[in-house]
This record gives sequence, structure tokens and C-alpha cells, in this order.
Amino acid sequence: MNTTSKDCSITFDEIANMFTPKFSEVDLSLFAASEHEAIGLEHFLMEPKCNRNLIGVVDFETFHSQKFFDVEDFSGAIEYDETKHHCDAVCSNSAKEVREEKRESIEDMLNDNVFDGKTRLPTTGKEFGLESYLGNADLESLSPGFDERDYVAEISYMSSASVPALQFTHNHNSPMLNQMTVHELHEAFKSVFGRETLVTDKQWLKHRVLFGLRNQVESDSDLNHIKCGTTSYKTEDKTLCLSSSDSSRSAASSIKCVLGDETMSLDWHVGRKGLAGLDLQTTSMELSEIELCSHDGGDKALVTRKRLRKPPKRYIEESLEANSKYCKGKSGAVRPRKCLKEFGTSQLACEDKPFKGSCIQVPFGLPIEEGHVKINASYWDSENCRDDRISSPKQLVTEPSAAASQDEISEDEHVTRSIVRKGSSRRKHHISWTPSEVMRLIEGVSQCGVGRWAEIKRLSFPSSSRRTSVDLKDKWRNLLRACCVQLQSKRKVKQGQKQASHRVPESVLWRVRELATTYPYPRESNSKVAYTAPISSSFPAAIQNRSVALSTSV
DNA sequence: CTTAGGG
DNA sequence: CCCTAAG
Repeated sequence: MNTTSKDCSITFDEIANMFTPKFSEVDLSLFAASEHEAIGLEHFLMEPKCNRNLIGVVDFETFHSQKFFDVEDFSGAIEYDETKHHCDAVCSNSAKEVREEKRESIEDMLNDNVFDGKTRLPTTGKEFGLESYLGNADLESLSPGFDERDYVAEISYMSSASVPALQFTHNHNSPMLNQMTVHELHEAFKSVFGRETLVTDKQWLKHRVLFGLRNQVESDSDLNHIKCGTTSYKTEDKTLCLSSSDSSRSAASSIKCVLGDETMSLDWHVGRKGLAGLDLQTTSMELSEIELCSHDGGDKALVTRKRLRKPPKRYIEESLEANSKYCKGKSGAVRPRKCLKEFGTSQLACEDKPFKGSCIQVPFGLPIEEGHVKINASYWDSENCRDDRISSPKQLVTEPSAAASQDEISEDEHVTRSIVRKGSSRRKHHISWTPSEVMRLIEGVSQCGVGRWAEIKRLSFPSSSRRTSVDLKDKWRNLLRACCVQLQSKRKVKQGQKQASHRVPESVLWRVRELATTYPYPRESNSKVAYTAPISSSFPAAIQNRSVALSTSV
């Protein structure tokens, strides 16, 4: 933005050097003759070789059309007039040059699809006299009395682009700007760049303004292009491009097409001219974003703002939607925990039964087992004792160590703890399986059979919200695994059993094995069956007091 | 939703 | 224990 005229000249030289002989011939001649530099035409003249040369012109059109779309008032008389002026200015200037050069390299372009596709161009383009311009360059029919300042002002107004553009490096003059006083140029500059300048050099100001205008036009076009390109997924939103009349759509397509080419030739631009290249680059997607943001607060950014917000909003909505969906879908009555996970601790707390007193809230991350560890190796025994003591018949039938109220309490305890820690961890609760639970599980399996976890849960774990059928299944799997391990190295386990905090009585394991034989579990059962089958008969009391390491945590 | 299996 | 695919 702060490029000086000096830089400009340098750039210009560089650019000039970059021109290929062929192009330099054309371009320079054009430049030399271009006393009537036109905004959109610049591109046009600069790139005689490509069809994209017409970008400038097209941009101009799209620029206008977009404006209308944005304002959502196509028939606005004021806009029409202004546009006409604008068009007039551009066309009148460019037309001359077109005439001069068209036989050399522009002629093709005129016949090119860009113009052939007038139908693709916004109808507004016709209204503005572009058609005539393209056809016979009869610009005299356009409204006279054009004022440069208006032109500039309007463009700046219409354009949502405020991003500083590269300095215009051409030395050719603009007729309009030439006639402007320094003060006027300052105003123009201000309107274009949104800031004032102390520079009084008319040439410099002219260049700046010209370039700024051109950039704005291009930016707008690019913006338009971008928007159009992304319109598909924003149909919900009032997307200007598509929601407008047919002309707008056609315009969009044409713009897209043209700009697409432009973008593709970006390298070319950069390499050869540097100025246009940079401009184009910045006007790509990224720029649009930036631009939109920067203009968010401006009135002019009407269109821009809408467009900008759309994507993010949409995105957010989708995200939220997805989240809620996820929560809904997954957190059914079956697994309230999941839901809880989604919503945070406070809600979770309410979900479960009230505290039963003995519960100690464990900071997140603290292993829940800790509390139980205190029970130590005699855990099972003590559990059983308690159970026996309380001896609550409950639903458990055969096992002496059937679930007891005590157990329930401890379970609740676990739950509470788990909830506390649940807040932020995926591993919400690592609720240790209490001996009674294990027993109940086994009992349930013995009664219902393996695989009918839902039923087992219903029978043996009716009151506990946790321990879903899946949990039971997992636990059973683990039990089987434990049995397997134990079988492989009974002795070892026996020796190290004291270390483990939780021990599953051998009896239990035997029971498990027995059940495993009768109700083979999908996998582990096989190896087990062979082993346990013969032993199962000896299950009784002989081995009762023996215990094997068994992880009860999972 | 339940079950089975993987992580 | 959690997640997910499959019936």
C-alpha cells in the first residue's frame, strides 16, 4: 500500500523486461497509444494473447451486475445511470483502443466466446451499453457528462474491495484522471483506498487511483466468482448469484469461466507483469475472506458481509447439528453416561442417585480402585462376609455371596466418583467390578447363558444404571481371559496373588470355566473348554480358598 | 436395541 | 471401559 512511485517505476521496468518481444510490441504500443486508459480495459490491453484479455471488460460487467445483485434492486434508476456513466467512461476509452488494436490481436477476442457469450453476461451489461460497445463501439449514444469523481466514488462505493493493490505501474495516462485536480485526485484516492494521502504528485495519484479502481473491480469480480463457485452449498442462504435473476446466473457462470481462466493464468500474470499477478493472487479465495472480514462493518459490505458470514454460520450450524445429533443418537436411555459426557459434570451429577454418604469424591484422574484397594487382598472375603452378613436375598439365588445392599452402596459410590471424573475424560468411569457383581454376573450367565447379556443385566443388575449389557459382556470376556491365563500358569498366579488388590476366588474362576464350557464364549471358550471341562467337576469346596489374580476393574 | 468385537 | 459395525 505504501509503495512509492519509485517502486512503481522500478516495477514497471521489470515488467517491461519481462515482456516477450511479441507482447512488448503489442502491449507497449497499446500503452503508448492508450491515452484513454480504461479501467477494465487495462487487462484487456495487457493480454492480447489470451482470451482472458477481456477479463477486464467482463469484470466490469460482472462488477456492475454484482452490485445490483447485492443491492437487490436491479431496476434502481440511480444505479442504472451511474452504471451507465461508468460504462460510458470505460467503453469510450476502451473502444478506441479496441478499434485501434482489434485487428492485431483483439479481434479474435471479440469473437471469442467471452463476448459471444453475451447471453451469458448479465442483462445489465446490455443496459449499460456494453453490447453496443462490443458491437460497434458506438459510445456516443451513451450518456454524456460523465464525471470522473462520480465514477471513482461510485466504483469505490460499489466495490467491496479495500485491500491495497499493487501499484499501477503504467505510465500511460487516464483521460479522466488527467483532468482531475490534485484535490480531486486526493478525493478519489481516498474513496478508493479509504485513506488520505499527502502526495501531491498527480501522476502518482493517478496511478494509484487507477490501479486501485482496477483492483477493486477485479476484486469484486473475483469475489463474485468465488461466491458463485461456492454458491452450491449455500443455497439456503440468500446467495446473490443464484437467487438473482437469470441474468445473474448467467453472469455468474461467465464470470466464473473468465475468472477461472484468469486464475489459471495467474503465473503468467505474475511472471510477466507482476502487478496483475499479485492482484489476482490476492483476489483469490484468501483475499475474499480477508476482504469480507475487513468490510464486515461497512455499509457497502452488504453483499460481502452476507457472503462472508454464510460459510462460517453454516459451518457452525452443521457442527452443532452434528453434535446434538450425536448426543441424541448415542445417548439413549440405555447409556445415559454417554449423554452425560456430552453435557458436562454439573448435569451429570443430577443424573445419578444422591450421595449415600460414604462417597468420597475423587479428583479426576485418580484411580477409582484406590478406594477399594484399601480393602486389599481380602477384598473378596470381606465382600463375601458383608454379603453374608447382610444377606440380602435379592434376585440372586444360589450364590452365598450374592449382591447385597452394601454392595449397592459401594456401587453408587463408584458411580458418583465416576461421574465426577467423567467430566472431561473419555474414560468416564472405571468402575471396579465388585466381587458381588462378578458373582452376580456369573450367576446370571449360569442362569441365562452366555450372550444374553441384556437379560442377565435385567436379572442381576436391575438397579444399577451402569453395567450395561456391553459391560457385562466385556467383563465376562475378561473373566474368561483371566481363566485362560490362570490355567496357563496357575502357580505363578498363586504366588503373586498377594500383590493383586483384587482376587477372584478360584471357586469363581472354576465357575466361570464351567460356564464357559456350557456356554462357550465366541472366542476364548475353545481353549478353555478343553481344559476346564474335566476339572469343572472338582469345582466344589476343595479349591474354595484358592484365589487367582483377576482383574476386577474391567 | 442388542450383540460381538476391536481399540 | 468405550466405540462401532452388524443383525
